[in-house]
Amino acid sequence: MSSFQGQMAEYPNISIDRFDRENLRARAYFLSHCHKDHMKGLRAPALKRRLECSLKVYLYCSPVTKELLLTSPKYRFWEKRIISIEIETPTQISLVDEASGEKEEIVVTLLPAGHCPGSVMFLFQGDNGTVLYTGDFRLAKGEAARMELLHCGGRVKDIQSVYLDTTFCDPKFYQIPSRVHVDKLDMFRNMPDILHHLTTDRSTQIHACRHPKIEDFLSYICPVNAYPNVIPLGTTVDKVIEILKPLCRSSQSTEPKYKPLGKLKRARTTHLDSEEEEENDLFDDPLPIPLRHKVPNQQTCHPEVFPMTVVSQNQPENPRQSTGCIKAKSMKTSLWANFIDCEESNSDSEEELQIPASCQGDRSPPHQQKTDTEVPQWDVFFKRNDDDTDCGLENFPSSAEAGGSQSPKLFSDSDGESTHISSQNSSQSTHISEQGSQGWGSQSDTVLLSSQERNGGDITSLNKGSCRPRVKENLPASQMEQNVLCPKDTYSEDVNVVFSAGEPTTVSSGKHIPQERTLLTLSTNPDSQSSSDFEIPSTPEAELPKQEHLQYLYEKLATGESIVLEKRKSSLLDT
DNA sequence: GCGATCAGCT
DNA sequence: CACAGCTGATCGC
Repeated sequence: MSSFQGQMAEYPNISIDRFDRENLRARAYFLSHCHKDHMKGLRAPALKRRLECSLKVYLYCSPVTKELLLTSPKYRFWEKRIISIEIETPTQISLVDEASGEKEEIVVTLLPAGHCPGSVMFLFQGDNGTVLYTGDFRLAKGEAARMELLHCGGRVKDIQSVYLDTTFCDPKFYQIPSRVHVDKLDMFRNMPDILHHLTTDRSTQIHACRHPKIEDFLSYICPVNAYPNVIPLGTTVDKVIEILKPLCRSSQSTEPKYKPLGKLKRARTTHLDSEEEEENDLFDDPLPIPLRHKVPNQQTCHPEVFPMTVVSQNQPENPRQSTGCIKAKSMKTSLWANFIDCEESNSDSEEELQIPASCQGDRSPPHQQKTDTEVPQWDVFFKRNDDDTDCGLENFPSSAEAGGSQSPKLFSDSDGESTHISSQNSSQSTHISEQGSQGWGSQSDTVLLSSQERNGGDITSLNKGSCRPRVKENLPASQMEQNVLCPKDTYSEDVNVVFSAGEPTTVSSGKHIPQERTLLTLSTNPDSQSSSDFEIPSTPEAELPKQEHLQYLYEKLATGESIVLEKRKSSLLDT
């Protein structure tokens, strides 16, 4: 049970995951995920009245959370007052005090939390510094390192405070609780893409379980302050803070602690000239992290909300046109969804378990098929259905958004209108990487283009440009430029980040991946089948799987046989 | 009657 | 052991 009272010291004008008491005065509300203990007061008459009186008060959440919330009739009154924000899309929000007219600007970025469908962490950036509210999160070691928007200039952003889910911060809780089993798919009736991912076939999953050391995350972020949101029974706030303290900056060094992202394995080799190749090989140098801001495709148009998008200076400046038209997407990322990436798992060999695309299909350039032939491809084992012309994006069996992670019943009304998330294939320890967990990945090897953009876009420049955002216009203060987006980015000349207020981009409310978008494989990733984007140090006792062993596993998977492993290998796979 | 809270339970 | 949520009892408005 979260002990978080809803407000953060740095930004007391907003309330997160609490909607009662003091929070009734908030200028904006944020919901990290659709669990009851994070929705306290959300349907209370007091808040309902507040909404009726304060027309500028909105609730911000992920598109999936919005959809889930509105599934319950008891929350329908929120319908016109919820603004869904795309994952990993920095969005400016004006917090207006309706009485005085006073305005405060913040930029919020939703980061996938891997806890349940739609769950996110909130990264707030504004005049009072950068703070991260984690909600309930279940991220694997190394996943924070993959979150581009947690970084800037090749380093972790300078984060003032982390409001942290500390459920498992005590070693004695390393044993993961058993999953709540669920029974209905009804909750996802409006989210066919997610429904599509649900399966009752447990054999599609692979687990590689190990204890989370939810601390890994904090020590990576290394904030100035860390506030525990969850105080486990039998302990106290002080004790948890004591546990967290050594992971915070003050006790480690007076200097800000920065960690490089690690090396990005060469991911883009084709369609790029040598110069661009170099540009994209970002993590071989201590250069800025590519910030491929996702472009919202379903922003609710609202004058107080500005999704920030990235355009290249090489492109004609047309923010509106750019908004929603270009969406970086990682085919490789999507590949992760072929497996349940166990958060608790963290098998250091997990990267080797990434499976080649099952459906690179007709749209993929031929060279993609040639990549790393030493490792068997799914195509070898799975015969394509002639009717199945969809890309694998639509067919991956699981994601956290799809209930691959924790999926308890969300609403249960005594009036019989209950709706439940079902995730019958949910596995206790399963977890999706951040891209997979939200279903629509980032870290692009693949760019999704709208039909509108397909014809004219300079794709390579976009890709390149996306690495180095800077505020172009409409930023309320210079501070925003320096602190909010990329405080220490010295490579900020190439790209503009613009606010694209105005026209809504494409669809609304959770019908993601519009039909008119076309997958365009920008390049290949030669290492994608045997290695990761980032080199994460292996645990000393960990052993890299051999090619023959991988092939054996793939074959077993392809034939639907269960995988029984020797104890020695159980760190790799644990069904 | 409704909501909030708590205990007990799954 | 905790998580997340249900039911039922109790209390206050």
